[in-house]
Amino acid sequence: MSDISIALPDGSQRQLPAGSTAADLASAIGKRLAKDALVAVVDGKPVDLNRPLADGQQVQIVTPDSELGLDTLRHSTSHVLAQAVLSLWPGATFAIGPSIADGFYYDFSLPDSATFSEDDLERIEARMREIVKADQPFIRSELAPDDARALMAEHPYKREIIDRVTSGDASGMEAEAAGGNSVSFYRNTDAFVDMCVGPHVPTTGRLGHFKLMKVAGAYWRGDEHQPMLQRIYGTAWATKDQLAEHLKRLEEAAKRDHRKLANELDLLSFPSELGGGLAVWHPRGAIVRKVMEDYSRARHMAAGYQFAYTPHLARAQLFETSGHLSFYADGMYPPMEMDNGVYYPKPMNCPMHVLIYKSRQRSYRELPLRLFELGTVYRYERAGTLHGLMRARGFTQDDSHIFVPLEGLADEIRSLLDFVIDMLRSFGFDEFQAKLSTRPAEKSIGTDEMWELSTKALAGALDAHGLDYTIDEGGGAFYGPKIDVDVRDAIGRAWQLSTIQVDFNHPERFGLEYVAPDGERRPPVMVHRALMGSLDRFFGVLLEHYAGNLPLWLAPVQVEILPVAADHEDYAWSVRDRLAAAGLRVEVSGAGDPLGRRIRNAKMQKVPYVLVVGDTDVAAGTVGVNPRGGDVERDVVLGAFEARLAVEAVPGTTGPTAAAAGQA
RNA sequence: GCCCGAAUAGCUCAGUUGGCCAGAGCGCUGCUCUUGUAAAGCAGAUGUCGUCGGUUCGAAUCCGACUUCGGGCUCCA
Repeated sequence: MSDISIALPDGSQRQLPAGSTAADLASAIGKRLAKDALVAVVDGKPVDLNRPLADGQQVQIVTPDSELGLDTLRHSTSHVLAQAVLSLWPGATFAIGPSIADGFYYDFSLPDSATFSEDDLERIEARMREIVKADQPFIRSELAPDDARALMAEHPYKREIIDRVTSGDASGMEAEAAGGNSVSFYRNTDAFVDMCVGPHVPTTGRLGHFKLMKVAGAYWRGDEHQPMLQRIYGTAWATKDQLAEHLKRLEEAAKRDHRKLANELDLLSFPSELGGGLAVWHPRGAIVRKVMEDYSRARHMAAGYQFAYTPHLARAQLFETSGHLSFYADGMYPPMEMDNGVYYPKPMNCPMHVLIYKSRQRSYRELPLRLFELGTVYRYERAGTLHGLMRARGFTQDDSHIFVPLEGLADEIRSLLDFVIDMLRSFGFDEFQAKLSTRPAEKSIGTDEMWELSTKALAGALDAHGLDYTIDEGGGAFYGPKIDVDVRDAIGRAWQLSTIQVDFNHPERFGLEYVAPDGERRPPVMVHRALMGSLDRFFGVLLEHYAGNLPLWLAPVQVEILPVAADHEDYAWSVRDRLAAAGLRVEVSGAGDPLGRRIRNAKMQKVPYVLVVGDTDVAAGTVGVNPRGGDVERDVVLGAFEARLAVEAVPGTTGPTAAAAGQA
């Protein structure tokens, strides 16, 4: 038998007997690699380890420490889940079970419309452990489509996938389940075979560091008109430690949950008497919001915006003209029938700003006209979608509409993008990811020229800024292209916050125009933009980003002063008055409770600076400084402390107490 | 809207198979205590057991509807 030559990733060649498999290759390279190997990548394609190799192939052995390795491990674990469920629920059928971020899921349909409950997870997981212990092989086979259909006679969802795949219109997730003129299967036992393109780990014994997380309903093919399947989510990792770390990360994230923090820090609440998705802001939350609003207004003023105020209601006619009623009536609160017409709560501010533009004739000399409003809107979000401040029914946008001649668009967008990023930086975000969404394929309004020009203006601004961005081809709104900006928070999660949207629709629908230098009347382009987006949601993101340890300028209480004993209260108050006069938010906590208790309370409230004042301080005009996340300093001269705070409390900055706030 | 689950004191949560006046810790109120960096002591008050209806001799507990919340799906101008 002649040898074959295999190229390895490091560029070296290795000779193996003909008929050798990827597993053989791994063994030839090393014992350790053979033990860790899960799958192989042959000439760029992931395959099973027992696949025979051919002369001249480029082969990489994949272990669990790579993304592909981990993915395979998760995907294989989903097959184990399927086997467990199908054996525990005779008559159950299964749909798809891909790997996802951190884990996997599998969708099932149980006989007699039965559903899973949380309690079932334990039984299923126990059965999965048995399957892992049995060390079943994953054996690949390929069948002609008709044979495949026969094999999956009892499983309508699988047959539907076969039909779609073999008819050639497969896409995304379904393409992974099979391919081409044959359909591949993986058999674990005589009783369990799943249709799957693979590859898989060699045996179930390679799995084991997994945990079933939750049950959920999920529509077949993600379509709400299709039947609802029963989904089970799990997480899976290469090692026990990785699994433990992941579970710990989830716990840490739960500690940062803005709903929990908002309650603990007495910032706001969602009283059920008020109705779903509607918040009341308590004094501590309201002061933070006021600081955010004041800062936003100051920045807008400096950037050449003009303020506007508009009402919460408008006649149906306005939303008919704007197009909101025909496109988004489902998401609007229902109409109020009055004797002089029908009124709706506003879902957006734009039509109102358009009316301001339209209130008189406009000249090119006053463009760009930038109208800004902290505008409160109401949208009837479906009941199951509400999620604290992140998804509410009433919220306030830092909303602006800019009216600009088409030829001025590029400059305007460029400076606007700078403004957006700078504003986000001020709140402590420094990692951004942008997305440029272009003209939708189906229906859209505006001429080719307008689309091209404005898309170019957006792309040009992104390039000029050097901002990293992806292109979402056809992802724009029907009325124009847009840029969305995501930020990454302290624990690596992405949040979409800002949006810049070009709009040809409103100017057209409302017949907007301006008088150009040549005396012609032309339509302006309208730009919608929000920086924080929803102020409420932004507040929630900030809380989670800082784990409640807001930077000094935003903290509801910036300094809390604790007199050691009753004798020191007068001094404590004099310190308070001095700091308050300097514009700081300061509270005194009297000596009724022991000092240790008061320190603990202040720390739990995440106050940036706790000051302890006693005999020596009264005598010397000093304070004891206990900063959030730092070490205690005694005998700090009050003036020196005040000077430090004057620097740290500047709006739009983060100081040592916020930097220390990274940990939950 | 759909699937799974939850709702008991201001907060966090116990409450056995339906059975006396429904509990704990924290918080709150009062009194006592009062000197240096993460929980002082004693006493006390507090509940239409989410709402409405049903089953039952009897319901926090079982059933139904509704409201709100959590986890998903769908949706997000």
